[in-house]
This record gives sequence, C-alpha cells and structure tokens, in this order.
Amino acid sequence: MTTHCRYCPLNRKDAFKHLSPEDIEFMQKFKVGELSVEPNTPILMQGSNAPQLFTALSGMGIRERHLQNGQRQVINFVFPGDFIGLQAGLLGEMGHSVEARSQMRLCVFNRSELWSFFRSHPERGFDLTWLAAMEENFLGESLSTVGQRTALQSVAWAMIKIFQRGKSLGMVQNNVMELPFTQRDVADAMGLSLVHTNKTLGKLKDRQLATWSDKTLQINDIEALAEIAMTDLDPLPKRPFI
Amino acid sequence: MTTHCRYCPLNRKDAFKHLSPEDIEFMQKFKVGELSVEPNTPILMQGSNAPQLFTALSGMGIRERHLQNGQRQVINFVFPGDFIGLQAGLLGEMGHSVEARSQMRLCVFNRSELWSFFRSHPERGFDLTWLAAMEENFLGESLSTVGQRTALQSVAWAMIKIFQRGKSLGMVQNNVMELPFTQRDVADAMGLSLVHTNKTLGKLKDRQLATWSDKTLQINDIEALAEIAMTDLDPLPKRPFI
DNA sequence: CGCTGCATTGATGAGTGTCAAAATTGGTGG
DNA sequence: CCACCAATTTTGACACTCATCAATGCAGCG
Repeated sequence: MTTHCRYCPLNRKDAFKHLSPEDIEFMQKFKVGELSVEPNTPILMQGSNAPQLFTALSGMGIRERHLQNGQRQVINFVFPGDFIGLQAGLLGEMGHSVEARSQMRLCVFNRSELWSFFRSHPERGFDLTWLAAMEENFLGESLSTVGQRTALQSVAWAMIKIFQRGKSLGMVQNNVMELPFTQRDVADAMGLSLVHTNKTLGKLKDRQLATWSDKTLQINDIEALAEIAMTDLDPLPKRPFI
Repeated sequence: MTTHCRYCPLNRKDAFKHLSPEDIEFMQKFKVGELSVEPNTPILMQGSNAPQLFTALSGMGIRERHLQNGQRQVINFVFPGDFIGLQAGLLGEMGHSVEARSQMRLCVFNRSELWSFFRSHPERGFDLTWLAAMEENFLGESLSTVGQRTALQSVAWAMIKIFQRGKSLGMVQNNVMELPFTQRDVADAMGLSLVHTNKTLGKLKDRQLATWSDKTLQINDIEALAEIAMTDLDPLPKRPFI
C-alpha cells in the first residue's frame, strides 16, 4: 500500500518545488510508511511528544488549540503538502492538535531522524525552515484577521484563503471545491460564534459572492470578496514539501 | 563599538543555550556589525526584502502588521535573543514590520549567507528552525487568546507573557520590570480598543494583581493572573540564539 | 508656553454572543 | 424503504461586551 517516494503525488503538482531524483531517494530512506485516516480522526495531540511526523499527501484537516475551559481555537486548515509535527519534532511538545476532516493519506516519518535531515541534507533542512517561516507568516495574517477585521471581513478572508489554497492544489473546478469543514470549524478559526458565522455566510450568499453548502464551496466573485476582506489576491509561491 | 561574539551578552544569560567556542568563532564570521537604534525606529518593513537580518541583543520592540485600511495588529513583542528577519531571509519578503520601542542594540548578519548557515553548520540551521517553531507556537497561543479569551483574560495573559519573558532575561527585580510599550501597543496586540484596554488594565490594578504605569510593570499576584488568563505558569525552555 | 502624544474617564450604541427552537441532513437499523 | 437519532445548519429574540465618541488631564519638549 505504501508507494515509493518516486511516485509521491505531491511531486507532480505544480504548487510544489519538485524534488530531484537524489532527494527522492533520500526521502525514501526517511519514510516509515503511510497512514490513512478517516474523517475526524485525531492525528497529533496538543501537548504530546509524538515519535512520528507527517506530511499530508491528500485530504484536509485542521490544527486546533484547546483552552482550559474547553473552548478551542482553530489555528489553521491542513492541506496536502502541509508538514505536521514540526513542534513535536523540535520543541518536544505539540502546541496544538491536528485532526482529519476528510479522509486523509499521510506520509509518516520518524522523528528521531529529523536531525539527520539537517546534517546530511541541509537543503531539506532549509526547506523545512521555509515551511516554518511560511506558517509563521500565515499565523500573523490570521492574527491580524481575528484581531482587526469585522465578522464579514473575516469570513470573506477565510473563504478566499481556503479557495486559493485549494486552487493551487488543483482541488477547484469551475470555481467550486469540496470543503469537509463544518461551520463550527470556521467559527472557531475566526473567533466568532457559530450563529454569527452562519449569518455572515448567509450575507455572502445573498450578495452572490460565495456559496457554501453541502460540503461545497462556490466562489462567484473573488475580487469583490477580496475587496471586502481588504486583501490582495497574490498567487501562492511555489513551496517545498518534506 | 562592535564587540566580538566571544563577549556576546546573550551567551551569558541562562535563558539561552550557550554556544561553544567553535560556534562563537563561526558566528563571528557571520556578523557584519552592530546596530543601535532609538525608540520607535523602524527596523524592518512589511513587504520588504531586506539584505540584513538581526538578532536583538538588548532592548525591546514590536512586530506589527498593517492592513490596507490603516489598522494594525501587533503580532508579538521583541525581546533580547529574538531573531529578526526570518521571513525576509527565507521567503524573500517580510510579513510584518519590526519597530524598536526602547533603545535597542542589534547584531547584524548578511542575509546572503543564511544558506551557508545550513550547509556548513547544520546545528545552527537546526537552532534557527527551533526558533521558528517556537514563534509558530507562540503565535498559535496568541491567536487563541485574541480569538477566544475575553478582554480581561487577554490582558492578564499578555501581562503574564511579557513578565515571564522579561523574568527569564533578568529584566525583573522585585516583581517589577520596565515596559517601553504604550497601551496602544497592547491594545493592538490583543485586538482591543485603546479605551477598553485602558479600563481593563484599570481592573487589574483595582484588584491588586498588576500595575502598569510610568513605563513600569509590577506584578503582584501572578497566580491569580494566571487563573484569570486560564494559563499555566510553565517556565520557559532554554532557547538557542543566532 | 503652547504643542504633541499618551493616559484616563464617562456616555452611548453597534456588533456579536447567547439562548432557544425548528429545519435539514446523513447515517443506522429494523 | 421507512423510522429514528445525532449532527449540523438555519432563524429569531434578546443581552452584553466592547468599540466609538468626546473631553480632560498630564508629561515631555522645542
């Protein structure tokens, strides 16, 4: 069931910087196996010191952080190509949990070998840091959204971000993409209540900008959305993957 | 005016993992100089592709992100030991600006040599990634705060975080530390209005938990603060520095 | 000495949260 | 194929936190 890295599905998508055959061989030595999980399966737990790290090969999930009183914040959405477990690998403890939302296929690595990564193939260490910087950048943008944007702006922003990411991965056809998330996920991502998120999504639908129902997101006018969200529509840079 | 890395002030603080003499020599080759800036001086601009990277040697600052309509979000506070310019170095573009709030001394590196970092001294590349993971972790926590905590909880949380960080760096005497920030900085960090932040700080003062005035923060009951903020008071891990 | 930035306080109202319930969907088993 | 149940979405009414507006005080400074 485990495919050789040579046939890694990520290496074929043009959202990613392609790996050289040598790099592929190197990664192959790293790979311990593949993991296939059902929707809503926990992958890594906040506070855990997991021995395994992952790269999402297909499917979608969420990163979420739980507070002492049971509230949660959705930190980010997980797409194919995302590395999962950076904090466990480096800090020895995850700052958030990761949970699948659709069925997912994950590439599994051994945490204990992360260091050999840096030592023997520094470009790959560099790539990992690149991903960390990208994530940091995104979290800063999210923070600005939750802290400064209104509900309407926030939801518009979220729809754009999800859509753009999906588009870069070939998950969009005719301005439509599958979304396995619930409205509660988005609400917790934007720091809004479920009810208000629902009503805000309704507004976007009324204005014929974006329609999300039946696990399907349709974007009708992304420029108008971007206007509302006060954001640019820059294409995503090619990213490395681990 | 430029001190040799051998005398780096950071290497003497026990908040940090100490560098070996060889590492110090290596870093010395890297170092281009030192920069001393006055309060409110911009250090790196959002969107810029700066040729220089920094490590804060002393003083404090902020990371901030500007939106199209002029609002801003304070992403994080900058303390000695913080690396500045990761995103410029790796992504080629800063996602936020960095500005001094007190007088600051900065260690200056050449961005173009960042890669040799990873190649010739992979442990140092590893350390840089460690810092990136730590920052990512903190941003996730901030996001949870802005998204989920109430104003009182948020402000209590911020005071704790700043105080803990200051304490680990020896900036606290008798539960008192200097804070060069304005209330507007904190308000923009927590996604609150200036007025409400002021009133919330007043509440903490009334309850005799924390007093911040005249650029001085005094923490009277950190356990009670932690209770309000729904957070633990774990000691900070020893961190590397670049 | 007036100017500017920052802190402080009170009054008012908008944007969201909370509560409650109905509608819809999807899954499960008889 | 239908009945039932759980999860999710949707809608309306109401409450409240927090933003906004406005004015004052205060300190630093040219």
